[in-house]
Amino acid sequence: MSEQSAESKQLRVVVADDQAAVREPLAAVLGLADDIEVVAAASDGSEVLAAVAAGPVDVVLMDLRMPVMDGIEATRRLGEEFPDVAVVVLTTFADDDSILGALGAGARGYLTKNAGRQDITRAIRAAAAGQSVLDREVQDRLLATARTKAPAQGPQQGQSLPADLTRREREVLALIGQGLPNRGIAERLFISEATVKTHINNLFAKADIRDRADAVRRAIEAGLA
Amino acid sequence: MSEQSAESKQLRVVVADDQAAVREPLAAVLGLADDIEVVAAASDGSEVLAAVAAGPVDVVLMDLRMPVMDGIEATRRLGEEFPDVAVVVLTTFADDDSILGALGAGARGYLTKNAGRQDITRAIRAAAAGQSVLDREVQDRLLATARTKAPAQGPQQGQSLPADLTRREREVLALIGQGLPNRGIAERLFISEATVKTHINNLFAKADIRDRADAVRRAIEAGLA
DNA sequence: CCCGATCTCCACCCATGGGTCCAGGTGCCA
DNA sequence: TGGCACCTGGACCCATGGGTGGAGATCGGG
Repeated sequence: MSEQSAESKQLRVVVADDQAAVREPLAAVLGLADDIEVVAAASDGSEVLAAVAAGPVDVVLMDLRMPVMDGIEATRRLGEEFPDVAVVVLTTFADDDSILGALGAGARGYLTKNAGRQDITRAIRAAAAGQSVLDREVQDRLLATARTKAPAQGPQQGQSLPADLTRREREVLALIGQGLPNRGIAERLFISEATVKTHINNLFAKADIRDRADAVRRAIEAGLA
Repeated sequence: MSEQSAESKQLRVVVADDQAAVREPLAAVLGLADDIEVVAAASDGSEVLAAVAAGPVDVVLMDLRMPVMDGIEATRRLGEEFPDVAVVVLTTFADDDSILGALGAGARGYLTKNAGRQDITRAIRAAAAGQSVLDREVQDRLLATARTKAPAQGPQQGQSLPADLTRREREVLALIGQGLPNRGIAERLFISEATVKTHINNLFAKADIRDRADAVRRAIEAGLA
């Protein structure tokens, strides 16, 4: 997720769009950024897979509507065969099916075509770094979809954890929920294993958690993991 | 959304975190970016509102858990009174309530504390440009929440587990997922604890499960618990 | 009739987890 | 200037978990 030195790494990008009138100028303008190198252009999903297989690629800038193999399918296959390649979707459509389909297939970014050059380059850099960049409207749709179902769905949701848990205790619980052993938690938080155990003892007592397995369940239940 | 010229505009940023040990170095390191200027530091939500009211501000980097007024409430009020100010959340927690709460209150970005300097500065620039930047885990949670409701997903039972698990191994896994210790599992199945351990060893190997915590997660994921 | 899969159980070993008690340091607030 | 909450850490103890190797019993199918 994090990198220490400046964005010095050269990002190898594949541009995929079935319309040459979009693809060519896009590739040209991206090449202007000195940390981005457009290593291939593709006009459908299978060409993307071929290009990625041919050489090292960091990010694919992907249109969704393409003949032969569409962008969602290509994204899905990339995730299976080349999980280290990040996909940023660039399309004119921002309907729920496209958004959920693409992100569900593993896309890290989703831009609409009113995004500017800066927006696109930024999304490419973010995706390469493991972040996700969405256009505002996309974000809003995604959020709206998520919110219609999540809130107030059951009585056990909100107060599943006592309120008097400390910051540190919550962090520890979250990491337990992610399956880390005490040593791993200690390393992650830059504290000693003894301290981790102290936090665990305290939070187990406060939240009435019996053991680690119970803690994992509670963490997942509370959405911490 | 788009801007044509390079990122020449100086971004005025407010850093909000109740822990000075986090706030101070964060503000310092952000000032290193030549297009970012930290114009204020705040230790709770009301200080954020005061700082924004005092001078022109482009982006607020906001912690969630703060005394007096928390980050979500502050974000909500900023949206009402200063809709042009973008909020990027930077917190240690990535639970559903926090994510949906913050984004629902209008935050444009959501980062966890394992984000590096580049990640944070990128998110600030994106937010100022109207984009949304999320950490990968945050994006995954948001997507998972959105997907559980949107598509008609029927009973998705055991596809996440290998098919060659025996009946007994599945039973044991389910009981692990319910938080039972080996002795409890043994009693439940009327077998000895030694046998339970044997099953556990076998199923861990088959399903590539590392330890009990991992098993709990897998069991829940597979719908066994 | 033997083979293989499954279930059952044992002994042994060591790492990890969970509990207890204690104590120093910090920062905040009355 | 106290007290208090929180984070940090150490020592110690014992229970549990996880791994290895082996072994006997049952049952079904080739």
